[in-house]
Amino acid sequence: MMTATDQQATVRPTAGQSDQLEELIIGLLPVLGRFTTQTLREEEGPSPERIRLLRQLDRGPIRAGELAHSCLLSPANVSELTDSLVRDGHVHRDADPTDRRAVVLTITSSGACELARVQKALTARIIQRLEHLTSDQRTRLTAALSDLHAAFTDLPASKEASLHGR
Amino acid sequence: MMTATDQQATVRPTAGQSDQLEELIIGLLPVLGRFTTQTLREEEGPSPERIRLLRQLDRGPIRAGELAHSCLLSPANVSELTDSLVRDGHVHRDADPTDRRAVVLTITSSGACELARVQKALTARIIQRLEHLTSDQRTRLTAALSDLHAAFTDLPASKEASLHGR
DNA sequence: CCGTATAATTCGGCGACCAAACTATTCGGA
DNA sequence: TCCGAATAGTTTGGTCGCCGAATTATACGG
Repeated sequence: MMTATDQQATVRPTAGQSDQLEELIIGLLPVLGRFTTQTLREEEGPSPERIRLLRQLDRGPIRAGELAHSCLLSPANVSELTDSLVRDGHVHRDADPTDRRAVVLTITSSGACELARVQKALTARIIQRLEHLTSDQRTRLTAALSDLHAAFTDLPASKEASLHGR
Repeated sequence: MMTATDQQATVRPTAGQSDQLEELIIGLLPVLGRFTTQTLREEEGPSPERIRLLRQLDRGPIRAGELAHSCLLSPANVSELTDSLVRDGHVHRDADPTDRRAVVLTITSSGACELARVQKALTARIIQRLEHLTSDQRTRLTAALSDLHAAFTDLPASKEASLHGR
C-alpha cells in the first residue's frame, strides 16, 4: 500500500560491521543531549549552555574570545550568554589591564556554587542510570569514553599553549 | 593509562574514582554536539533536528505522537518540524485511516536520499576522527557505547499501570 | 598621528523548543 | 441517540541559542 519504499529494517548495502560504531556515536548524541537538557531543566538553575560556560570558567579566569574559541561558539553568543551570567551574579567581567579592548571573565562564588549544585544533580542522575553496570563495564566505559573524548576534542590552534593565568 | 587532560580532578571526598566516569559523560555531550552540528551545518541539508526525525522515520511510517514520544519532543515541535520536512518533500503526512484525528508520517524517497547523503558525510567525519584508534580500542568503544546507549535510552511505557490508580 | 587589525558588543534574524489555546475526531455512557 | 470527556494534532505566542554583519573601542606598525 505504502509507496515504493517500505519499512525495510535498516538493510544498508554500504554498511560494514564497523559501521556500527559510527551509528552508535550518531545515535548517542540525541540521547545524551535530551537527558542533559531535561535534567538541567528540572534543576531550575542556569541553562545547559550557561552551565557549559561556567564549567570552563571554573577552571580559571579567561578572556571572552578564548572562551568562545574553547567552547566553539561565536563571540557574539558568548557575549550574550555572559550578559545573563553577569546579570545573575555568577560571573564578572573585568577589563583586561594589559589590553583594554579585551575582557576577562571570572566566575563568582555564587556561580561556582550554582555550578557545583547543578553538576551534583546531574551526576546523581547519571549514577542512577549507570547503576546496573558491572564494575568491568564501568572500567571499559571509562577507558572508551576517554578515547572518544580525545578523538573529538580538537584544539585546532594550540597557539596559546602557555595559558597560565593562575 | 589516563590521558589526564586539562581536567583538574576537583578532589571530592565523597567521590570515588568512579566520579571520573560521570565527568567524562558530562563533558562528552558538548563535544559531540558541537561536532555534529558543525558537520551538518556544512552539509547544507536538513538541520540536525530534522535529520533526527528522518532517522526515526526511516525505520518506517509512524504517527506524529509516537514520533514526538520517541524523540522526546513536544507534539508542537514535531508538528512544526514535520511542516518543513513536508515542504521540502522529504516526508508526507497522511491521515490514519483507523483514526482520523491521527496522522501518519512517511519518509519519501527524496527524504531517504537526503538522510543517506548526510549520514554518509557524518560517518566519514567520524571515521576520520577515529582513525588513529587501534582495533582493540574500537572494539572496546563499540561495546562501551552500546552499554551507554542502553543506559540512557528511555525505558518505554510501564508507568501507565502504576499511575492508573491515583 | 593615521590606518589597519583586533576584542568585544549590539543588531537583526533564524531555528528549536515548549505551554496553552484551539480544532477535529473518537468513545463511553445515560 | 446524543452529549461530554478524552485524545491527536495544529496554531499561537514566546523564550533561548546561535550566528553574520555592522559597530565601538582599543592597540600597534609605520
